[in-house]
Amino acid sequence: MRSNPKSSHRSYHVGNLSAQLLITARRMLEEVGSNKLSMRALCSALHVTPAAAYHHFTNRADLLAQLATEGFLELAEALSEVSTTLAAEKKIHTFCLIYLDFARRNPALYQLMFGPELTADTMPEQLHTARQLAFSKLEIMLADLLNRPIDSIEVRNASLASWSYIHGLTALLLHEVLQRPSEVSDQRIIERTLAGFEVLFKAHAASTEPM
Amino acid sequence: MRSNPKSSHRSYHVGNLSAQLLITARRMLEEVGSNKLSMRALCSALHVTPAAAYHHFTNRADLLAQLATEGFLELAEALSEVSTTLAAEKKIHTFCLIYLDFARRNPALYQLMFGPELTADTMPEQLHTARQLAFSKLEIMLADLLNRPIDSIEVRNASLASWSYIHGLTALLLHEVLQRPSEVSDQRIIERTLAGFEVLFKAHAASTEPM
DNA sequence: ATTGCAACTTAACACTGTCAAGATACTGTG
DNA sequence: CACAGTATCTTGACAGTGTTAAGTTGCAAT
Repeated sequence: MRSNPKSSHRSYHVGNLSAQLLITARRMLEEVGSNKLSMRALCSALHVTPAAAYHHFTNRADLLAQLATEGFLELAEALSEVSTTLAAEKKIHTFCLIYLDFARRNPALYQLMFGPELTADTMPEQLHTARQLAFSKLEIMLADLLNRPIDSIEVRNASLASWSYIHGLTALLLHEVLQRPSEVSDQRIIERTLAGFEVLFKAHAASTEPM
Repeated sequence: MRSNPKSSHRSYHVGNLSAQLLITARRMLEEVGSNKLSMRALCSALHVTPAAAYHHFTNRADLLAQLATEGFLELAEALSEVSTTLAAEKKIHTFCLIYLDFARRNPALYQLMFGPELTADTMPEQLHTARQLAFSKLEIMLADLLNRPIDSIEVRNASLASWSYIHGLTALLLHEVLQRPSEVSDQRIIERTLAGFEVLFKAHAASTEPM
């Protein structure tokens, strides 16, 4: 009544604002980085008032947590495709490749998923279980590879070791700490690091068993 | 002349403001996290106007970069103590332990050092070389351990693999993604993950050499 | 002693997240 | 179909942020 109600189509009651916010946030996230993702800019991109978002998300942290949850679910789904196909030998390799590829396609989202913006105390149930789901894909793959029960200590140790490695490599690559000489493909980087481990453990075995 | 010049001791010309800012920022960083470290709160803690900081640091990113540089230098120094002492067998183990211990004592600083707040394009020379220095400690240790030249491909691969692993493990631990059952010491976690790798590569060797 | 310059302050701009209160329009009930 | 209820969005504001231009202050050296 007071001001012209934006004339055209649907001013009030967007309807699926919650979903639209997540979609747009996801896009903006990769454009500006998780640090600088702004509620106001996000709402203004959807031609909506800043306060509108707070009817669908309790606060900014909540929105980010839901984005991260999406991320873990997608990552878990992508990793699911390893266990079915493929020979045992190449399983670790392709698992890492899929993992790294996901991070390459969603760098800001990945950094959000493991970044300090998600405080451990504010972590909702959904996010925790989604993350656990992604981790379980690794455990399943290794249980199959090692031919051991999934809750065995060997699988548990190997899972933690593998996750540490692939997450570390991913983080270092995304953060550009290793200068990629010319154009080394991710596949070759994974090959080389895995070969690096092999060399290390040969040396280790040689030192523990004094010839 | 206009307003009472804060009466007491030294209002203008603090003198070592630059150093004091870094010290206080370092403390506040661990208190509130790198995301929420505020220039204004920092200056106000030193009873100084917000704009005062901008005579010593071009902006917030610059301050954070200098903090991160400090971090890498201290990390490098801590890691230096591995190569001199100790038997070859335990070198990797203690290296990882020292690395992880540094991150435990400076969690927010560590997350800053590898976090998305340090954009690759804004990275000053100092920070880059300090990081490289820390990385070189790992290369030195591995060159010694493998008995190979430091610029050999084996050392390079093993270094990248090791750094990926220890950084990944550290990040996962700091982010509390692995639920520490009761009280497992960092030492045991490192033991277990290293054992996990060993199991993996035994399995890998068994699969590549068809018996 | 005066000048020059570095350190610091004042004041402002353009942002940000968040909330209380009001306006709007869809939805289910009579 | 009308009317009430409620979820949805807006208005307007508060407190806080990084950052800068212009002004003050006081040390240091000529």
